[in-house]
Amino acid sequence: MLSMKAKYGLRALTVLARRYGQGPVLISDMSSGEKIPHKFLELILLDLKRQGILQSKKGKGGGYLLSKSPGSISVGEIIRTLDGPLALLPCVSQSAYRPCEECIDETTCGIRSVMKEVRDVTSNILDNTSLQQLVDGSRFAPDDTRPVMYHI
Amino acid sequence: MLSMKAKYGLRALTVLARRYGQGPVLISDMSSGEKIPHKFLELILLDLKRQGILQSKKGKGGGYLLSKSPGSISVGEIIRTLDGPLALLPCVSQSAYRPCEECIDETTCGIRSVMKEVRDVTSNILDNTSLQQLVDGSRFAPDDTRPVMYHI
DNA sequence: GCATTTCTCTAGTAATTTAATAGGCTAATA
DNA sequence: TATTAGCCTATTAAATTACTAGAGAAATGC
Repeated sequence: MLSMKAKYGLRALTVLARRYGQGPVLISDMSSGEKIPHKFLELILLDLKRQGILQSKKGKGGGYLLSKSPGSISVGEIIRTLDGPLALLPCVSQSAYRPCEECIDETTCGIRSVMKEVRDVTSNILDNTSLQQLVDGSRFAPDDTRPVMYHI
Repeated sequence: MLSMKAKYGLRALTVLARRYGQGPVLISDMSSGEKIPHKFLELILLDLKRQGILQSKKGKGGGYLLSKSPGSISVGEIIRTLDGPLALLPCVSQSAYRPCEECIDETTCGIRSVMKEVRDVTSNILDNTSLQQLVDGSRFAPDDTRPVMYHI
C-alpha cells in the first residue's frame, strides 16, 4: 500500500499539474484545497524538490511549481521518491538493488524470478504513466485512440 | 517491499512443497534449515493454517504439511495471507476494498485507474504462479514450452 | 533597509507496525 | 502418563509513519 506521504504528494502534484504554466502555487493553497496537513506537506514537497521534480520560489508571489511539464513527469518517479523502491524484494529493485542475505544463487531463485516479473510490469505501467495522464484521468496514449498496452 | 513475515513464510512453504507427499515436517526443521526464528515461524505457519493453506499434526511424528498440492497454491494467496492486500490503494483492492476518504468520484479518479491497472497485472502474475513453479524456478506453463504471458 | 512573505531545515514526538520473544496450554502418540 | 509437538495469548524492542514545533534564510515591496 502507498503511504499517506505518497498519496498526499500525488494529490499535491495533480494540483500543480492543473495549474502548470500559471506561476507558483502556495503550499497553503494545496494544503487547504486537498486537506493535507500543512507542515507535513512542506516536507513532502521538499523531497520532490530535492529530486528535481519541483522548483520553488521564496517570498511574496512565491510557491511551488513543476520543474518540467506534467507530461514528462512519471508516476513511477514520484512514488519512488516518496515511498522508495517499487520492487517487492531488494534483489529485484532497479533503484535500490541489494542482494538477499540468505540467497545462494540469485539466477536460479524462483521467488526472485516471480518478483522480478512483478516489478517489471509494475514499473512498466508507472514509469510510462505521466502526471498529465493522471489529471486527465485517461490511460490513452496522446496521439492514439487505443489504450496503452504493455508487454513482458 | 515484502515483510520478513512474508519472506519467511514463502521460504518455509518451499520446503513443504519440496517434501510434499512425504508426511509432516517439523517447525524446527524449517526454522533451522532456513534460518528463521522458531517462535516467529510458529505464528506464520499458524496464519497459513487458518487460511487453509496448511494442515498440522500434533504429537510425535507431527508437524506441518500443505493441505493441497503445491501446484494449486498460488503465490498471491500466500502473500495476501501474510502481508495483506497486493493493491497500492484500498479502493482498488479485491481482498480488502475500502473507498478513499477524500475521493469524490471513484470512476473518474486518475490515480485510482493507474493503481487499478497495477493491481491487475500484479495479481495476474501472483495468482497465476503456483508454489510448484516457485520451487521449480520455472515460469513456464506446465503443458506448454512458451513463457506465460499476461494481457491487460 | 526593514517588514512581510514564503519556503527551508532540524528536531522532536505520538501512534502504529514489524519482528520478534516468553511461557503456559492442549492434543496426539507411544 | 510422559513426551512430543503444535496452539494461543501476551509482551516487548525497534523501526517506521505521520505528523508537529520552531527557528532560519531568501525574496519582495515599500
